[in-house]
Amino acid sequence: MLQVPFIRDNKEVVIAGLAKRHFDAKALVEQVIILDEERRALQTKLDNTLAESNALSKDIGNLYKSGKAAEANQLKEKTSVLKEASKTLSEDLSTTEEKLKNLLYQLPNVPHESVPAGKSEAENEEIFNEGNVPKLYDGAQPHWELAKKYDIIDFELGNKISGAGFPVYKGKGARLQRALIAYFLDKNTTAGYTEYQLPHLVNEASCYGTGQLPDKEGQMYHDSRDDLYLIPTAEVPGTNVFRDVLLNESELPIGITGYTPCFRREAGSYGADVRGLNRLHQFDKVEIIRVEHPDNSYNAFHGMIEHVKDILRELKLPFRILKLCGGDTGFPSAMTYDFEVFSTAQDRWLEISSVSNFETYQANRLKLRFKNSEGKNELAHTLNGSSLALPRVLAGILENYQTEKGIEIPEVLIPYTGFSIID
RNA sequence: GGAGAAUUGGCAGAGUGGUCGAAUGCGGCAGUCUUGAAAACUGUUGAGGGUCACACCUCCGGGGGUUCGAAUCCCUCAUUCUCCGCCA
Repeated sequence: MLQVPFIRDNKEVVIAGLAKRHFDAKALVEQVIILDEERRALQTKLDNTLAESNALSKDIGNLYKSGKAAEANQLKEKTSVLKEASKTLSEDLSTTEEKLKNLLYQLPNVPHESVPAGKSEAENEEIFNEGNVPKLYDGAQPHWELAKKYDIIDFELGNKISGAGFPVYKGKGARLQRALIAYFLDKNTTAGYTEYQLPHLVNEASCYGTGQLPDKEGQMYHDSRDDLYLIPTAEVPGTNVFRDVLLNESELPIGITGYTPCFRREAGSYGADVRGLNRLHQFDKVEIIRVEHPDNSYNAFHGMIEHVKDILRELKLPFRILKLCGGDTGFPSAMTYDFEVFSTAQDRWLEISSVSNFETYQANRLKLRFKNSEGKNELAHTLNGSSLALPRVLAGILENYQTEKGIEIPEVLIPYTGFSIID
């Protein structure tokens, strides 16, 4: 979340920045400032009361020691008044703090100054486009038809076992999934990311840490019995590795990568969007996460973009990069680039990666800090990106690599699959 | 699942009612020495709130209680470890 001192000192910047999201922050910001003033006033009152009471306690102790019990007892009566006062004050203080926190939770991150204003995805800027869209043979099919034809993904079976959005990968389909995961992880570790295997269920504190709560409450599967959430992305357990952590500056930057399944309720989705692999309740993803010095985070951000580009080039998939406008940028993110693969047989772009810089927004919630060169504790910047999300990459491969003989396997993947065609 | 022990600063670890935000060691930072580094020595070093800066306040796993006063006593929850049982 945003830092109150920052809001206080940059009120207009915050309001103008959030306006790029079509988020009217004026009232909220003013309330935050008022509540913060109230909070500090209460804090001061409480502190003074406690200081008085502490001083009295010290006196009482000394009086007892020197045998002046009568005087001590007199002072004791005074303390009970102070005690009452401090009790009400601290109750008031915590309700004020609670109110303030709830307001802060409602404020999304301020977009980076270069992020264009805009309301929806229609206003995203295409900033890069590469790769050739293949000319397919007559009778080329969308991936859900191909999946059936070659018996590699069984959507019906998933329906039976779980429900819509839980496909079953079979035979060469399953093997291709495993190959993609291994290939992505290898690419990431070669680029310097440390591989992690992370929990797939996380507690509430972790969801608040990365900003899924309270923003996306209804989007996650929740086990109410143990109060655990199924992760919607490895970002959650991966970034929470660094919750309540104080780093040395020399430890930065840090990069980790991990493969996890991701679980999303996707309430409210419908239509062509959900066809086949386009939108699922359970899918696989390999994620990269970075913790960076604030001075270097945008550098690192562009490094992540290049890294993902490199993978898509190796896979020889036609792709483009969108710089998201304010309205489409995720709640806790300051800047996000989306990667989309062109799915030829569907004749549409499919989002396969999203790279974001959260600046201090997550770190502030996480209490992720480093000791800077002046010896002061400073919030770090966090970033993450998919590298990559599996189902739509798979859809892209199936659709772009289909031939009359079968589906060819991109060359870089053959060492991982052990076969070069699905037929 | 049963029994016992534990949870203290970046880490390790002492501290059983006021003199404790907390010994000591390691680590970090600064300096001396050195051509440089290491070693050694000296100094410094918890976090958050608050203030122009001080003062001051809070924090010894979380929450509650006893007391004029709690790291220290009581209750409760969580977690970790050891032993036993069960088991992939």
